[in-house]
Amino acid sequence: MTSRLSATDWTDGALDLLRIEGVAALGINRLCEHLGVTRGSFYWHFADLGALKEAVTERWCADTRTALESFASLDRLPPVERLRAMTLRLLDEDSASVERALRAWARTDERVAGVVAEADLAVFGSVQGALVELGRGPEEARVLAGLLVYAGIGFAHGEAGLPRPTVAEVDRLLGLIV
Amino acid sequence: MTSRLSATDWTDGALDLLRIEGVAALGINRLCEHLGVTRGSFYWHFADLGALKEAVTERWCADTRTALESFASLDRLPPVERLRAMTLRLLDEDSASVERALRAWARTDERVAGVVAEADLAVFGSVQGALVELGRGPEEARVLAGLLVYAGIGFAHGEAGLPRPTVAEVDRLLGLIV
DNA sequence: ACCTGAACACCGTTCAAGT
DNA sequence: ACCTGAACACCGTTCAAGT
Repeated sequence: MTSRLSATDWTDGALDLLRIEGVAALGINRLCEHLGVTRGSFYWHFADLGALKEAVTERWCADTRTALESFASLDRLPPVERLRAMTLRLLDEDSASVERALRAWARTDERVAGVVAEADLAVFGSVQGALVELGRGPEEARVLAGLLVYAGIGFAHGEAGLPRPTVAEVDRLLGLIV
Repeated sequence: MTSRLSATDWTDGALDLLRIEGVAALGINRLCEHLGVTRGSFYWHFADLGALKEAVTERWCADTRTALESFASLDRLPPVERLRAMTLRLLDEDSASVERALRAWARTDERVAGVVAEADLAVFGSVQGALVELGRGPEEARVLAGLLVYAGIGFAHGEAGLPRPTVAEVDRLLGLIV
């Protein structure tokens, strides 16, 4: 029942809208309505719409990094299982719709693009590391990791008319690759 | 020197703007300025902005199909070379910037999304066919083709912070896959 | 410190009127 | 058949004023 809002309330609200109504719905008007506040209030917390998007993206980037670390720190998790966990993460529709939105923003906002690029690089590093542990040479590992991560990005982007892979197919694919 | 414009002139102009100034620049104002005409004129040719985008996307889709057919109809081209040609097509920056724009539109316009999905499916079919010719079982071919095409989409989307593969790396990758 | 409310610029869209 | 020009709605942004 706090009538005053913090920056976190705004990013929370933005994530709500993103999940419920998609990218197109995230405007200042719609968001203010969602938070029960007038438009001008937004500009006390953020310089502009881009700053809000950047803040949302940074939260997603932090989440990504946390997930990567949790996969890596479970040392008993063999590298194949780590790859599997990362891949299956993509299949979760809830987080995928957020990710799609961020990648769409990245196209028109450099700040967002920078944050997304950061997260992609982190994922790439993890995948490459896992492949090296599996006995691939560093060159091979780099090329294959690129293929896998680009595929993940392409899949996350989701506007493809292609069949979405099932869990079984992901396993089959990893079998072919490693 | 025709002072009157046809629908093709508008899609041509849109493609110009897309290549020169990127997605963000393609608005009705900017486009009318580019064509030396006033805003209202646009609406004689198209129902709305989405219709223009759809028309542009349809041209790109036709180009894609033509390219696929030319690869396939060169019967002496062995399947590996066909895969190579399709892959290298992605590295061409000029067409990539257009493709990026279309995929961004697809996110917010269902008509565009439909056309893009069509093109993706056509590419998928070609890749799968090439892999089968190379001796892969139909299941394997499907999964691998999915991986390759999704990777192509991810790459085309281009906002990734990952290193862009070189021609040599594409060859190395195809060597690993086939 | 946080919010309101009015104002402005910009852009997509409509439409009556012109040639 | 194709275009102009004025009008309108909508949205991002600013800012002085409120609590």
